[in-house]
Amino acid sequence: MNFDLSSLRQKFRERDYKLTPQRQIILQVFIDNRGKHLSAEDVHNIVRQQSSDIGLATVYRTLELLSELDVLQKMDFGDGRSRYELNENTSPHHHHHLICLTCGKVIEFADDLLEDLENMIAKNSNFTIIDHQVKFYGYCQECRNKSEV
Amino acid sequence: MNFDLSSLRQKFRERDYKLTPQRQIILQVFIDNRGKHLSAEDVHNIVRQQSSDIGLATVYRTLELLSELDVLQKMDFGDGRSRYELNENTSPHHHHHLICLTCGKVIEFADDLLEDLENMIAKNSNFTIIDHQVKFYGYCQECRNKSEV
DNA sequence: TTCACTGCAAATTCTTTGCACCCAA
DNA sequence: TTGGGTGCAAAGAATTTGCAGTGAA
Repeated sequence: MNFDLSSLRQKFRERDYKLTPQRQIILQVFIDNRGKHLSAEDVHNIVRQQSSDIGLATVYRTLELLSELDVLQKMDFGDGRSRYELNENTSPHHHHHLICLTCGKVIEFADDLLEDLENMIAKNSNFTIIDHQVKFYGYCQECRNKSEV
Repeated sequence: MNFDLSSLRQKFRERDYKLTPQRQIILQVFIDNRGKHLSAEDVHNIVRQQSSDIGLATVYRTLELLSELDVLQKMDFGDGRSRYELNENTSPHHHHHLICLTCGKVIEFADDLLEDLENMIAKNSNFTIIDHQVKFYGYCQECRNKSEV
């Protein structure tokens, strides 16, 4: 579960990227905030609170870079901004839409039955699954309580 | 699978909304384009091609309204714009993040085993699941072939 | 010296809002 | 006549980009 800084350095080196102080600081923010889903602005604010200051544009550029390197996972919760999280390379997958990372094509997928059948899905659709995203929308207890007033 | 126009009318009436010509036209666009994931701009363009013209702002307002009424489902494929699709009220659900529609809070959820256990998830987390979204990221055959060059 | 990187400000892109006008109930 | 709807243009918000300056190899 730890970040192998040296292997990360290598990843950078391979692509002629540099592990600059700004990038390290931003990476550290994610290490210090596991489980949170930070937006670019969140990261920017956290960095500022820690004395250091990094341009917002640099934050955006770094988040994109780290996502490309699979260090971060970009996600969207429908609140109008992208959020990022350390990619801990966790667990299984699910289904629904097959979205091609290269051309953006969205392939509809029948539906349900599966779970571990992900592999079968992949085969049938000739789609190499790299990552998945599952989201539930609903109401948390807190909000339900409030609305009972 | 058909849209019960009259029940829709009722839905509108109940909330003192009006099923205006513009709204009907936009709804028709989705009926004519099942399975596609249209952005506001897509809808706007399609409408224009059909002679009629509707202000882009009205398109946005209508998409929001129809989503509220569960006629459309708003989705995000990470391409920087919201996309919409007829909500055919399909099937089961899955899991991962519990996102509160009211406060936006994101509740982490353990992981995997389930599928039909969604109900249990709901119970354990005290979260009322209204909707879910599942996405796979990967590469389609076409793109894999191209990259083999 | 070079080339990736940075910060800042301007520019883009998607979406929302303010406001005057319109129309069906 | 009233209140929801609409269009247009302006405003907002998130993100990207242009560009000059910086620093490590």
